Amino acid sequence: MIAKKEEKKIRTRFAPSPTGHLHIGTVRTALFPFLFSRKNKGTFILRIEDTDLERSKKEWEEELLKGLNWLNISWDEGIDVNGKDMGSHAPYRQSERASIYRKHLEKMIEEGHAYYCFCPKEEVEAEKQYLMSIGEAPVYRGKCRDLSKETVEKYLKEGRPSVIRFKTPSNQKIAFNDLIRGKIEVDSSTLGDFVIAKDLDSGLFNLTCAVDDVEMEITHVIRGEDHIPNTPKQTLLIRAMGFEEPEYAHLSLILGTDKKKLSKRTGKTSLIDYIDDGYLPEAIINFVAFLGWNPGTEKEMYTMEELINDFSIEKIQKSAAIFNIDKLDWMNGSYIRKKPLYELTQMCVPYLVKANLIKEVALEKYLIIETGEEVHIEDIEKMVALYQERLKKLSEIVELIDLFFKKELDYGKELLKWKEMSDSEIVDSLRKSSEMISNILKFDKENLEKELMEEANKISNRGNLLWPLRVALTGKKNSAGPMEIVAVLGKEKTLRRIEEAINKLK
RNA sequence: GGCCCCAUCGUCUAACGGUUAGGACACCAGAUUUUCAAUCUGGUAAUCAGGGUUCGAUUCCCUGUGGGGUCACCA
Repeated sequence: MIAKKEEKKIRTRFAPSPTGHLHIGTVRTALFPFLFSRKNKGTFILRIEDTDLERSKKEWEEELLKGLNWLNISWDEGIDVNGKDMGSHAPYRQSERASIYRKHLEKMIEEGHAYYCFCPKEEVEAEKQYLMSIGEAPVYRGKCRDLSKETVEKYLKEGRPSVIRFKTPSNQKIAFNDLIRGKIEVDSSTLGDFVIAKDLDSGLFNLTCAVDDVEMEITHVIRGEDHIPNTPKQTLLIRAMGFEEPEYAHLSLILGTDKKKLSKRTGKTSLIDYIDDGYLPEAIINFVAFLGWNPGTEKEMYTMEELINDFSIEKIQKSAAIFNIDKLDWMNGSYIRKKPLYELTQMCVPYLVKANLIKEVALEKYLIIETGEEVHIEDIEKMVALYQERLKKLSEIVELIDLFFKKELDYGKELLKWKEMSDSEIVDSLRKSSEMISNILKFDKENLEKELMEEANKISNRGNLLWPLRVALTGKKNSAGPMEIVAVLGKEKTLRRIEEAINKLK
């Protein structure tokens, strides 16, 4: 079945409308045709569907382009990242293609495939309501279908409000073979004469989409399941225009935890929110790809390259998938753990800057805002290193390492207490740590660990020494180990923090 | 309501018509540990229901149920 199309070079497209933030579900709708075209050495086209001038905005288009770029989803024809046309079918914004749609519209009217309709909106709406109430398909039944040419011209001249409808053939089975779902068939009478344009210069979605798919020589339309009802309409249009329709594949939707279309109520929906939270593009791509697709093996950590390599449409799932943020978090953490430390640090710095802990003063040099000290990127790297393996999202770095940027730690003295220790025991414990640390000459992590553990092992309960020290240095219930912190903090600050902790207990 | 789509652990999913129904996340327990992670080991947990077809159905067919999509002068 695919064999006959194989000689033809594969051309797929992603056709978003810039009417809001780049939705995470849209990311998937972009990813699958992308993978498919790359896998088959075809062409991937980005077409901006902005025929709705009211809702389409330049800023959404920009966000879209940036988002795809961030994800590493590239395209061969369309609007480049700077908003310029690229490829041979320019322009790629539907708002700039009116003349092309007009050409097809005029031809269809001429050939009797489409006609002007002067029915008032309210009347059409009322009829729909009525049909629905008696349990029939709510369609426009073609009242203006057979208006004479003269009448149409007269009405047009009078300036009567009008739209252009498609003359849907009646009682015809329209079938297409969905690459994911198999044969899908509907009766044309459930379609009615749908509107395809507001006027000759304002084509509507079903028309513009059908025209562009043939004009751009798309071989495979891979899009969301919500377009299944549109496919027979577009098939009809394409045939009426005298072309052959492409192959279709409809992806299932991504659902929220409430099993409804993923919406803001049940979770973050925009890619931008995930970026801000500190998810890595690799993780998002890997996760989203596995929402409705799998290689059939047990491998599930996939780079983009590997995805392209192993991708196949047959392995796409028919049923909708629930967006499970826990798994994304796990996957993201796993990618973070694998990141080279230097790169990870570079990615964390913006979060620290945004949280007002540090500011950049020179290349790779930062000022700690509270203390006025200067830190180099390498110092920050040491801090990040302590927390690399417990980071799930980059944004978490702030609350994890803020202790290194604070003048004074803010915590209650109860936190210093390990198990049943009394205040005086804690003070003794801290004094012992302080004394030991001030006597250590070789101030590196390994030696610090060694000396501290030697000391800790002398007492029956190691926690009596380790816990108060760790809290004195971090002010936190959970953190990295005490000596790791000491190594990064330095002797002077360490001793000062221990002193501050002792003062709390007096 | 009409039309269309879908149905395996809580979630993502694997299983030429023959498997003790497999894996991953989450969860629970254990090991490790000053804490939290990470890591390792083990565990709980699923074929929507009813009919067929078949020697044998998670798998094929029908019906029901449930969920979803769509019915715009939006895309």
